[in-house]
Amino acid sequence: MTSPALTKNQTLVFDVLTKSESALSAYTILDKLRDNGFRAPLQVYRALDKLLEHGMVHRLESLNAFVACAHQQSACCGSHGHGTVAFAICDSCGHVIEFHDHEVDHRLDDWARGQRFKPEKRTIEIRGLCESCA
Amino acid sequence: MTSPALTKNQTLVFDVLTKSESALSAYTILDKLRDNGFRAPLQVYRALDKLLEHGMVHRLESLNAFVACAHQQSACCGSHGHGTVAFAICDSCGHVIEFHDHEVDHRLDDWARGQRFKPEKRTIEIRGLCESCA
DNA sequence: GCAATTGATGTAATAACATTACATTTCAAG
DNA sequence: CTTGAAATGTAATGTTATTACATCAATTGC
Repeated sequence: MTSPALTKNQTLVFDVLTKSESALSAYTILDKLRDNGFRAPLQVYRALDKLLEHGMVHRLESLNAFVACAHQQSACCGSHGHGTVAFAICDSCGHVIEFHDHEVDHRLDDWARGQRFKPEKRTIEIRGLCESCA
Repeated sequence: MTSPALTKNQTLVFDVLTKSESALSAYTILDKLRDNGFRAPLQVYRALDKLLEHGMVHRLESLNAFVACAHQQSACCGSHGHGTVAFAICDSCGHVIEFHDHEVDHRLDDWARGQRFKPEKRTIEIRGLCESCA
């Protein structure tokens, strides 16, 4: 998967997420970009849609929030080309750890195959306390 | 885990979910219960909170919707006492399949232990197409 | 060059999901 | 009987996401 050139708004949103320690809601991103001319939620959601398509950003379903993909170019599965992403989310400090587990992926795929279910998108999120907060 | 007697509102909400083919949003439940005297979202959310506590209902994070637990009394892990629940959700017909995979659970627990991350709640959802819709 | 198409943007309004705050009722334990 | 805990009723508000429509910018094909 390639990472095409980003538009101005996409770059702004991506930068905000990249600099953030934790996941951000669309409206939090909006507030951070008011000084850059952002005025409406849709400006954020549109940029996020593209970034999600490109695999550069992930949505945390249990938080209704977004994080920049933690993968480096050199990662095991290629640049943003990986399959399932999983997250551990600290409910205390908000820190998010992105990880991948091929065994889990494989297991879920097996289950789906057995059911003749055709997976499109998987969500794996663990809420809890990180090492620092435990 | 025991299933304590439900209050009137809890029973109404649980019955609506049990009779439904697919997951329902809180507001959809509210509409279905207008004739039973429901007038405000909070009446639904309060009932759902208790039902979630009792493990009789699950929340689908990727859908912001709720389903009755598909587990029977006789299921492998005891009545509503199971650990992680996983779901396959058909994006076409809305059908939800609840399942459990101890291998996946174990694998995620292992990962968490390795990170000294203390899990509280896990979310596993597969969106896609069911056998009938594929 | 220039129309036509496509994708990105700006803005307002609204829809959908969820919680806070506060008053009242129910009901069982003491 | 009363009193304390849990459930309920209601209104208001907060948060997340989308629809609709107008405009602008870059590219393509003629």
